[in-house]
Amino acid sequence: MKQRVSALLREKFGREVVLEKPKDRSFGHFATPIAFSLAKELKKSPMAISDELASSFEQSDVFNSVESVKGYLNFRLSENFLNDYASWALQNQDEFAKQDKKEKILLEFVSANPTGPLHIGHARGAVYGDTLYRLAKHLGYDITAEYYVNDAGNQIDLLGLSIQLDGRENILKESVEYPQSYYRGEYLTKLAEEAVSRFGKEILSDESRQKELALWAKDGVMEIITKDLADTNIFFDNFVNESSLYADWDRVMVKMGSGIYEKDDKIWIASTQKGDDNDRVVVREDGRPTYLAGDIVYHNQKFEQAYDHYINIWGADHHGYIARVKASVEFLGYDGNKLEILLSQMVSLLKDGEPYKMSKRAGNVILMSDIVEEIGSDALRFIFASKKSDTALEFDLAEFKKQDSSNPIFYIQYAHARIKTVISKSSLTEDEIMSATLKNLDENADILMFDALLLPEIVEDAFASRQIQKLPEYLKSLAASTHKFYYDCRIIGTKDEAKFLKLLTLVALSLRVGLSLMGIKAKDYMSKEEETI
RNA sequence: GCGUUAUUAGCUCAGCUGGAUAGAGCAACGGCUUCCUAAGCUGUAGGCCGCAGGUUCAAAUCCUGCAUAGCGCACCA
Repeated sequence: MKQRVSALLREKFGREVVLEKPKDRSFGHFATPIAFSLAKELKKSPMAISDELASSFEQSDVFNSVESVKGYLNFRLSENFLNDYASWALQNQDEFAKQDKKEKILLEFVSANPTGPLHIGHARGAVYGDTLYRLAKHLGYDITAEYYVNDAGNQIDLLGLSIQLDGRENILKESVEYPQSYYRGEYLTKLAEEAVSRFGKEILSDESRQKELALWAKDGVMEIITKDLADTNIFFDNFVNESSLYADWDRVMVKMGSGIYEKDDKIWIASTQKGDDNDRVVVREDGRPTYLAGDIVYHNQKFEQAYDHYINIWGADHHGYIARVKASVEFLGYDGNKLEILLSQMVSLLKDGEPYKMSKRAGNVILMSDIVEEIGSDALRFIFASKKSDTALEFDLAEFKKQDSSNPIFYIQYAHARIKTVISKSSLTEDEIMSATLKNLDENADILMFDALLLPEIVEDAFASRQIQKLPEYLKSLAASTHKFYYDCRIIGTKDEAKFLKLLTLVALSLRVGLSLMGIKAKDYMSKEEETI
């Protein structure tokens, strides 16, 4: 819709035109301040120019009116145009707002170590990534969701050790002395129990079998992680194991060419040449690769698959890591600009105004699964999608447990359910509703229809800018328009019943598609929860 | 010290490709139900958009400096 108007103006003026939605809806559907920018070159006042421009628009099937107000050009779309567009949207149903972008994108996110369940910080990156994924799919991109499993390195050894310690304490009932760093949490006991029944008790006490234990256990941990994700409607196309990559190391090192050198018996990457603060070690004196080595091979593998674009979502505490990975990609001979790294910031949780207590049971972290259990997957997704991902966020769980308008996810679901209910109460058939024409609407209805038709540009904008919060913001305002309309306007039994129901069907469509892009299923009915006394 | 992200209503946050009177929810104080879910609608109050400069016809938005805060600055992942 906006594209259409934008294109018309571009054709008319021979330049890109800034098009905005006026805050005050009485000004029209779209507006442009173009007269201000033309004022200088034409040496005329903005008002004179906009007056002139306004009168230069002839009768068209897109615009109902073009008005000049204080230098702004305000456009009101024609009823025909809006009605046709709405009918088209309704015919498309869930295909509404889809596009046909062709680019091939590899999106890597979560990639949490396979050493324990996901915590709340992971959840934010997970929601961010999955929402981008859904938006991209809808826009027609060929996008692949990938999880990088760090199943090599110290943390795997630590996993083996941690299971042994936990098992010796909780199963063998020994008194155990814990070292400085180890993992803790309920899941370890379960893994230890399984390990005992599979390998026998000895596995808990034999230090030489730590690695064996860990390599077996990480699959169990990955099951926990994929379940945490699936409970939030997040799924991956690929899992890439770090351990599988090292076979390729020699070849990749050669490919790095002059980007790699040896010094003090270690192998380094000359990342300083590409703007990093320091050169980095990739292989230690004893021959063990560093974490970066794995990432170099991993990114080489990514780029050898020839995607058009690569997106990584990392925790913000990794931002210092960006320069060296980009340097690696360039040493490998690829365009570093194709690699885009998005950051997701910390989350602090409150519950009834108090800092959320981390559970000892979970090992002093806040588990994603605990939060999902408390407020549900929909609310969790909504919160994280609502805030810019690269800024810190603090939120109170209590707000998302309420069943009223203060809970945005509830508010939106209720709008959708209200529409479904009123449609089901009507005696009109679907054909009767759909054959109505969306014209001669009053102001409320006109605003509602226009809002509902904005979905495509919101979806496109949210993905292009990587600002997924635009979608929930939009859905909130669409829900608000819906509730207002519902309150102001009696529907069933009026002469406009079919027209209004068609309009509401359109709104429900935008709400449903919008929610689905957030991984949330729209509800057709809200059941009132029993008050607990 | 360097890098990075921020600073908007009492609180949590939108708005930032510069444009018309700075928004939402919560919290405070009001109003609206013989009628489709009041789980809703609605009014009032609350703002030197961190501070100081600059660019511009126009700055919360762009640039510079300062202040404050978070994060990072590993041969840990």
